[in-house]
Amino acid sequence: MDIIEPLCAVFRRALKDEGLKYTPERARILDAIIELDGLFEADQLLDALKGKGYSVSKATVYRTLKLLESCAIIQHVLFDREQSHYQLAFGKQGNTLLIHVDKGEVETIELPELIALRERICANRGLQAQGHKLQIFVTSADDRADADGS
Amino acid sequence: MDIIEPLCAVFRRALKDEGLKYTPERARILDAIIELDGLFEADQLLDALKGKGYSVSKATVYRTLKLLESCAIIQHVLFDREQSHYQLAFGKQGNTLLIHVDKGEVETIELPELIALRERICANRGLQAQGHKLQIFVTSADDRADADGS
DNA sequence: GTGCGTGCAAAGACTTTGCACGTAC
DNA sequence: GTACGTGCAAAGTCTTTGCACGCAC
Repeated sequence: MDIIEPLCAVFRRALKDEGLKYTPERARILDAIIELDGLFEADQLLDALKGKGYSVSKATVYRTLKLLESCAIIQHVLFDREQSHYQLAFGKQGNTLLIHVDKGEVETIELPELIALRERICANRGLQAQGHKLQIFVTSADDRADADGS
Repeated sequence: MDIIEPLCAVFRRALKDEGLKYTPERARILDAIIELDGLFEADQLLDALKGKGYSVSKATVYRTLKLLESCAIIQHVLFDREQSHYQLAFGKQGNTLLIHVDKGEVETIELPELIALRERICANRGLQAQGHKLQIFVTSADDRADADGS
């Protein structure tokens, strides 16, 4: 819970750097995102805000999500044919999601080896890596008898 | 160009297994996808079909894309805030995209090391990997003086 | 005070769906 | 002959935008 302050500071500074303003709505949105603590959708965020008695409009939420994304506080995550998800990124350059396709759950993991791999690939090609996103689709290994599943 | 036949056979069989039919529209769509040879959007596919004199409706294209995806002939690819892209997958279980953010280009690469990495992660957790998607965002290393860019 | 921000509702973009007719098996 | 497939257009979903008023700086 005490990541609120530093994040807030990062946000304020990013806004100031762009000549933008730190408004109550933006503060509340960041706050709510931190409390959501994980993957969330725009709608969930709206609900969370409403639940706290704040009335922030959908338009403002979307506009703020874009801002937060552009200053790397959150990250935009897309799954097949599902609506946009977001999650706190706070400066992370890459991120790996373990998607449990059988349970419909998503887990965020750290995968430092991937950074090395990524750097190697880029170095070989004269490129510079700016970030990455990895999604691994998994099932429980217990489901060994998978061929007959529906 | 001679991957058309095997792919077509795969598709026919997948359809038959589901009690579905192999129609001229479906054949033409698969054909057009093979000719597009790379990432494409639903619209491009429609245009390609129209360009060849076939009139296939948008609805049929979308329905067929879903079918092709479900039998792993194509793969659905999503980029931030862009429309759905697709590409031939033909049984591939994972895939890595090098996204040149400065040029707006996307390159598909093979990354066998990632399979090993992925298996290791899953084994550690009692999971079974079903596939993965990795997107690496890169820029030309020449852009070293990046801090002053717009 | 000024310019950015907000809410509202309407517009937009892509994708899906309902229905009646057509066709692969 | 039957069940699935197709085209059309309408409906849906999520997201963005225009505008007038309000507030942070």
